[in-house]
Amino acid sequence: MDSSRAAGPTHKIENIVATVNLGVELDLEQLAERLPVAEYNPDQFPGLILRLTRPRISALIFRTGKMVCTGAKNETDLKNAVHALVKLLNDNGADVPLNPEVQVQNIVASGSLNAEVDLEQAALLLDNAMYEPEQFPGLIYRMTEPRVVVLIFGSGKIVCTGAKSEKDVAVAVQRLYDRLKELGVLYVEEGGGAEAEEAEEEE
Amino acid sequence: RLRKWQTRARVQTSYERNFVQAAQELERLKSSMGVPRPCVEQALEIYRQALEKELVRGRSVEAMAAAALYMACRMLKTPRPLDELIRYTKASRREVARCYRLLLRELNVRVPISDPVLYISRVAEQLKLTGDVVKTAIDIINRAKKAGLTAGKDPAGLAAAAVYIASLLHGDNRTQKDFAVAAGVTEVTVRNRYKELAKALDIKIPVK
DNA sequence: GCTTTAAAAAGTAATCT
DNA sequence: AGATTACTTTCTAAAGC
Repeated sequence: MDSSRAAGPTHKIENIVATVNLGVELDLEQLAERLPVAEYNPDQFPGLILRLTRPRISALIFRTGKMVCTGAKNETDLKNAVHALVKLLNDNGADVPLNPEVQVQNIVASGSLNAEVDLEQAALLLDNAMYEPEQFPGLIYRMTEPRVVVLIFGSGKIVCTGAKSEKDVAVAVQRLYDRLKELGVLYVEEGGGAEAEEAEEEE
Repeated sequence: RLRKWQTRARVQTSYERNFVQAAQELERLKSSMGVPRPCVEQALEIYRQALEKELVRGRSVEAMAAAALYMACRMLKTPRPLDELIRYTKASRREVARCYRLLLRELNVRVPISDPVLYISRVAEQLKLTGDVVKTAIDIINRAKKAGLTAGKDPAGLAAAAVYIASLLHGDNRTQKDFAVAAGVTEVTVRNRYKELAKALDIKIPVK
């Protein structure tokens, strides 16, 4: 019963985009021939597309030896996928180092503020906010520190994107929650009708 | 001294040429889609500011003019849905929307948040509905806002559903499709909003 | 600016049964 | 009337047009 009020925000990492520098030039034509599952249409896109299953991670592989991995939900899956990709490339005529440099470029997370949001009020009170329900149901909020973009929906569900680390996501979500709470635009169902959520007493 | 004159002449010429082009495009949009004259004048003012802040660089005159008109109509409380506007422009929805966001961010303008009430009169006018129906529809929208049912929803869809319910309550009813077409949304959207509003606001529709 | 990849949110839309 | 699929918004890197 004590934990019933002010549940606070929650979030989950949904997608990690990372770049990998394999350090050697690659023969994409040869790779495409040996890997029938690969997609390679240089007229359409200069990268070769490889899709791994379990976990479902996709890779864009370029002539220069640089690679983009998308779809991972955690760093472990990402690292394993990179190792699997390196082995796959080496088994098909390439000669790339076993432990290439991996850089996380973007993290997408979904989450919930566990409170409904008055988007119209939030749009008026927040700076760098755009709310255009004719075009998209979510309010687009550009946070400067950390530098992320959060999509906020009336239900309290959110999407945070642009983060470079999991910590950025956690900080951004908590900061957003605190800011919306102080603006009085968060609402919880009970307590005698739509009433602004009561501030949590900090000791 | 000669180079200075040439530069000045060139700048003025390009600015004026672009502005005249935009004015012609806005005039064309006005006559083809029946936009009120004040909206066109407001759009011209917005376009002039965009030109001064060099926001038109690399963008088509058509897309920026359409975005300026969309913004002007909303500022003067006579909104036109973006999807209706782009049917009269050769610019893509994507580019007009991008120009609009650029104008929103770069110009110090306050564009009122899209209000379903503003779409009610448009729908009512097209369907020649009575003032009582409009009054009831506005009341429905206001109650929906208080109940927190409007967040994220297309104002045109909300207006169509409110007017549909209002006309049902006032007897003379028409099909959901009539309201959908008048508001520029699908019947499915009108139906979804109608069900949601009727249930949440506990509105009893007389069966006849 | 575009092309391609992944992912979520909630709304709207097109198509099929 | 549903159900399904698909598109809207946000982000990010890659190489080339």
